[in-house]
Amino acid sequence: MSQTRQSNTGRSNTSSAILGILSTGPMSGYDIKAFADRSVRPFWAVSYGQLYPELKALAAAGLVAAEAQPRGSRRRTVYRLTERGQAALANWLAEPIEGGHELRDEMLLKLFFGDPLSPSQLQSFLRQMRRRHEEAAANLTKQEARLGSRAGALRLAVSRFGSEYHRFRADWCTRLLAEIQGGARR
Amino acid sequence: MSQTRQSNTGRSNTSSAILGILSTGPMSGYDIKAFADRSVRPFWAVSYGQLYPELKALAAAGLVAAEAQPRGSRRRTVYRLTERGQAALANWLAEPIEGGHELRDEMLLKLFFGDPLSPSQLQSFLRQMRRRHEEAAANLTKQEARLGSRAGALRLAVSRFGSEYHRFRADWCTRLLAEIQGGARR
DNA sequence: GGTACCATGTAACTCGTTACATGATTGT
DNA sequence: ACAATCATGTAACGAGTTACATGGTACC
Repeated sequence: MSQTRQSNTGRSNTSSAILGILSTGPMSGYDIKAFADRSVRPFWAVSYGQLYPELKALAAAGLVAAEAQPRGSRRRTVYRLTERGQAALANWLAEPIEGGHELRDEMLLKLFFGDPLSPSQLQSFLRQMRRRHEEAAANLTKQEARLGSRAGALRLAVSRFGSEYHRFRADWCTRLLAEIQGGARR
Repeated sequence: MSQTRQSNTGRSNTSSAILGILSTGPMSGYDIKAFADRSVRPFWAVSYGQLYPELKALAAAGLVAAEAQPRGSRRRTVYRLTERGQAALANWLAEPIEGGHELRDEMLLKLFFGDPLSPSQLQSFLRQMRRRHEEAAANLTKQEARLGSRAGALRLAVSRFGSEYHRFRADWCTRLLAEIQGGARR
């Protein structure tokens, strides 16, 4: 009993994301949030409401170390990854993903029950979805350009995934639009 | 005060999914769950833990009507969509989706922080992901075939989305595998 | 003096899953 | 007898968001 937890097994992915971010260097909770918003945000959002409690839990588990580093009289706690934290991160990375890919896709849900919609309603719905995905794809493409070649191959690939994914969805909308057009004419 | 809720606005998507399922005909909670598992499951899972309480709430709101229809001495409650329920469903369908598409993608999260992985670990990770998506795509393709032309155009399209989506992800894995191969050789 | 940003936190809430409990019916 | 399936439910938990509260600092 009371076996010390030496891996991150059992912790949430968000907690691992925090460890991952801290593996780039020590920083404050605020910095972690900013880092997350600039990087993993499109596929893994992190909110303060989870971040600060989780940092405390990680510190209690010895995976990160907290150090007070006030700026002037503004309090500030900087966290750094401990060796055990680094091990936990490596551990999490090496673990296979369990359970399959649970989706929650409101667009598909509405379309599945979308028969009662009039053709024009359906059309405007699909056009709206398409526009959103096109915008998202454009934004991510821009972000990739900004990333340039400063980032590692994996980070670039992940970023590319984002724009390609939204492009995929936008194209799917286009195809479905064409299909219902054709069907209506027949 | 005490204004009767005449639309489904403010209710969860799961609640709308239930209304959508009931729009195909009256059925018991058990039947709804079975229906959901056969249809929307890949993009919108429904569990008993939500279903039964939600059915009570929908009945209380007057969107569905409950009728006791025991089979032998086994109790059974059959729900049907009321007119207000039908209106609520139509309403939900017509509402634009608010907020953008929040993803939670463990694969991308791991890859983003995947630099510490050895090339062979990375390779096996990507191959595993690819295999899973290929299997998922194959299953959904089979399901589409079973659906045949009995289903409406929208349902077919949604089902097609599923297999194409998994195919997209599998292909992305393949491309990334090729890329890291090439990079390692250089 | 105001605005934007740095910084940390918590309480309430929503959504959803998991595990359990209970019992009837049907088919082998 | 037994397993599978029909049928309904709840309690505990987990993950995550939102809204709020508080206060310092930098710059115009």
